[in-house]
Amino acid sequence: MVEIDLGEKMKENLFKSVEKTSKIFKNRDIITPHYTPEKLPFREKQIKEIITTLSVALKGSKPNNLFLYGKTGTGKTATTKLVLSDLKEFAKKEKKPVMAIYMNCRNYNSKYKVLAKIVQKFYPDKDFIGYSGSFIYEKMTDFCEKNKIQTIVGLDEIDKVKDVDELVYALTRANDELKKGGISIIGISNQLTFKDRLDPRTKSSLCGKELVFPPYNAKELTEILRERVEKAFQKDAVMESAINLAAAFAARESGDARTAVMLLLRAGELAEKKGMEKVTDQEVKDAKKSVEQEITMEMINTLPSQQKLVLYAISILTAQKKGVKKLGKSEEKGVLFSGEVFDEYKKIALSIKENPVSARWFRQYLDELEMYGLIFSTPSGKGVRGNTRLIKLGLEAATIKRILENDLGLDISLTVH
DNA sequence: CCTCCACAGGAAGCGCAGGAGT
DNA sequence: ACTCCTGCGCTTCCTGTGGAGG
Repeated sequence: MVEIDLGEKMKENLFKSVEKTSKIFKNRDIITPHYTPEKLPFREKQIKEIITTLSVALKGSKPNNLFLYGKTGTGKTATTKLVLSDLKEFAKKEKKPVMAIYMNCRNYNSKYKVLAKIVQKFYPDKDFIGYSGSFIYEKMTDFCEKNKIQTIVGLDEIDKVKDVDELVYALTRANDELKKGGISIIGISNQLTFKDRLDPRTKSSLCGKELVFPPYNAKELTEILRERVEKAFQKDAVMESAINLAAAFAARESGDARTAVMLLLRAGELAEKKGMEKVTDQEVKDAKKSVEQEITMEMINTLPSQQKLVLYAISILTAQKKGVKKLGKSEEKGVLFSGEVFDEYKKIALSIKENPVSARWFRQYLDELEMYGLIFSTPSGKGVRGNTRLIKLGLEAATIKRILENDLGLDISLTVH
């Protein structure tokens, strides 16, 4: 009895620390990229434009198609979702025959899947999976015609649809055929090249009206962050300068609101872990570092295994200080010839019973590694015999070595040293 | 100046997996 | 369920290039 009592007193529930309210966060969800804010600063122009285009649907006529273009994190998705949900709400209240459907084409990546999704929205309690494409098409047009419905379909990441031309053609044809209803498209893409891949006819019907979402500048990002911080964090939990810094980082990188938000979220988590009551500049800086490291780790981890070995060979040679080269008079550190890297790579590959790739493909790997910014290379120039590349590691050798050894398992570090 | 070195990088082709068409 | 086709990763072969060395 006594023993049990003691034990229970000493034992703390594992979830206790989670349960207690945070000193930093008030509502963590609001500072995640997933969250759709109900106010979108600096997008008034775009919102107004979309509304004027769509509002004719409330009067029973067919709106023009819209095409929204802009880089990631510029508010395309948030704007579309917001406008469509408001349109839905308004139409419901006013009893107007208007439907708004939003879907991400990463999940609905073919003409068939998109049409099936639309029809499924029309008949929520029925299941049309397995029916032929033409049957679905008929169902769709029938529903619009009979109920005199104006349908707006928001197709996010429309570039992911394999047969876009057919999809757009089918939807515009449906729209033309309908006498009493209509189907309009809002296409969303972040690829500049997407438009050029389209059939000219598709292009003219889809991109008739085009809206550009420019990247945010630092001032705008600050404003956006401030608004979110107010709702997501406790009062005065984030220093003003920390917000500015996060905005400045994100603006310099891409003008992407998503990364700005992610940065603050991470900074908040760091502050919380340290038991602090305030998020300062330092946490934002650390957050940036940790995000960057995560990105490089992610990048390295998704490399083909042979390419990992190439990178590993470079990091080993660099760590062994074999990279001190005399180039004419001057001496440079951490520089390797592509030939010696290839030899080392072959050695490593053979030692773990992997077939090394050919020299030609090895060079291709080097090109890719350079594109990712993991290595730098320059033509040899004078001081070096022959025509070769001088290779330098983009990051610290020890970091990359550690990540790779972790990733590839210990078998390498045992056989090679 | 020519030759050789140590590569760079284009072109063609090969085997394979996975998607489209039937 | 079947073949057919296409794209991809890779090899093989080849020509080009820039400096070192004789």
